[in-house]
Amino acid sequence: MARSDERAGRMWRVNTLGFAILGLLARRPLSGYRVAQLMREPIGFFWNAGHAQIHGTLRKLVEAGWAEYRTEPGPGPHDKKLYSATAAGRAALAEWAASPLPTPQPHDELLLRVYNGWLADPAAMREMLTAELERREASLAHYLTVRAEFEADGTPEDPTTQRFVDYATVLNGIGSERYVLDWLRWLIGTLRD
Amino acid sequence: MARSDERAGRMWRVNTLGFAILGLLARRPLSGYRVAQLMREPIGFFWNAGHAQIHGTLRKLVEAGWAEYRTEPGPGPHDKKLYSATAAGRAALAEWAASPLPTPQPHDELLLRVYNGWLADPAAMREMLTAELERREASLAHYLTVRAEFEADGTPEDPTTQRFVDYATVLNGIGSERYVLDWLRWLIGTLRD
DNA sequence: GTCGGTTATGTCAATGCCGACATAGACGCG
DNA sequence: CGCGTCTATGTCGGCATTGACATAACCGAC
Repeated sequence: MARSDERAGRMWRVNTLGFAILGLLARRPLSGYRVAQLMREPIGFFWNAGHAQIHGTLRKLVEAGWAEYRTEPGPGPHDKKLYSATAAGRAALAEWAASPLPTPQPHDELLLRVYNGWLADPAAMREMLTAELERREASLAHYLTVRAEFEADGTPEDPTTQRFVDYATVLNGIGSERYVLDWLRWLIGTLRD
Repeated sequence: MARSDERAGRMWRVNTLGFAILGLLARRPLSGYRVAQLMREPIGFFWNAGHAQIHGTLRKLVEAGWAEYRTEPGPGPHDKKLYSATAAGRAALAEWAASPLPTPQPHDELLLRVYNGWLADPAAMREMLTAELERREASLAHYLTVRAEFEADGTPEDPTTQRFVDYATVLNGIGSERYVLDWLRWLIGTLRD
C-alpha cells in the first residue's frame, strides 16, 4: 500500500517555482510586479518565469499558508498586493533548501546544436558559436564586476547570511561561464577554414 | 502587417525536442522505443524526454515530412515502426543546428537551493551538497572513460563527422563537471563545523 | 512452465508554462 | 497636451511535460 507515494519526491504543496518566489519573499515584502523583476535579475541566472506564472503561484503560496499579503492602493484597475513570507513559509523553505536534490533534467540547446553540427555548414556553425561566445563573454564581465563589488566590502564568509549565498551564486556563474568560454574557443578553432 | 511573426524565432514546424529526435534519426533508422533509450544516454546529458512525449513528436515529424516509417511485425498489441529522417528532414536539421540560439532560460535547482541556503541548517545543507558532489564525481568518471575510449582510436579532428561532435559533447561534460566539483568543494568547505 | 525483464506502442488526465490580450493610473519629456 | 515608459494585476488559450494506465509478444533462467 502507498507504493509510489513515498518515493515520489514531490510531496511539497508548491512546485520549484513556488520556492524560487518564496525565497524572494523571505528576504523582503514584494509586489507581484517586483517579484517578476527580481525573477529576471538576479534569479534569472538560475531560474526564470513570466508574470503570468508568478501571479498564479503567489495565489498558491497564500493558499498553502506560506505567504500572506496586505492590499495597498495602486495604479491600474487592481489594488496593489504586498506579499510576505509567513513563519510557516520560512520553515518550509529552509527544509526544502537542504532536502535531497532530484536528478537534474538538462535542457541545453547549445549542446543539441553541436551534436547535430556535423550536418551543418561549418561557416554558419562558426557564426552561431561566435555569437554565443560574445554573449557569454558579456555575461562573464557582468559577473566579474558584481564579484568585485562584493569583495570591495570584504569577502563574505558566513554561509548563514544572504550576502554569502548571493556571493556563492556569483562565483558559480563565473566558473560556469569560464569553462564554457574555453570550450567554445576550442570548438570554434576546429572550424577554421 | 506581420509584426510579431518575423521576430518570433519559433518559425519551425516542430519544437526543440523534435530536432533532438530528428538528430537521432539522421544517424540511423530507429524505433520509438530505441529513440527513448538513446534519449536517456547519450542525449540525456543535454536533453531529455519520456516515451509519451516521443511518440507524439515522431507523429509530428512525419506530418511535417521530415521523417517517415515502415511498419514491421513486432511484439505487443501494435506493430513496430522503424523511423528514419527524410532528405527534407536532414536539410531542416542542418539549417536549425547553425541558426541563432534563443537566449537560454536556465532552470538550475542546485543554485536555487544554495540561494535559499542561508535559512537552512548548515549540517543538512552540507549533507545535500555532499550527495550532489558524489553524484557529479561519478558522472565525471563516466565522461573520462568515454573520452579515453575516443582517444584510444585517435583524437577526432573533423567537425563534419558524427565522431567529432560526440567527442565535443563529452569534452563539454568533463569541463562542466570539473568546474561544478571545484565550486561544490569550496562551498562544502565553508560549511565545516 | 511461469516469472521477470526487455521490446514495443499507445492513451489519458493533470499540471506546468508561455505569449497575447486587457486595463489603467503615475510621471516625465518635449 | 499627448506620447512613451513604468508600475501593477489579472485572464485566456494553447502547447509542453509528466506519470499512470493499458496491452502483449519474446526470451532466458530456474
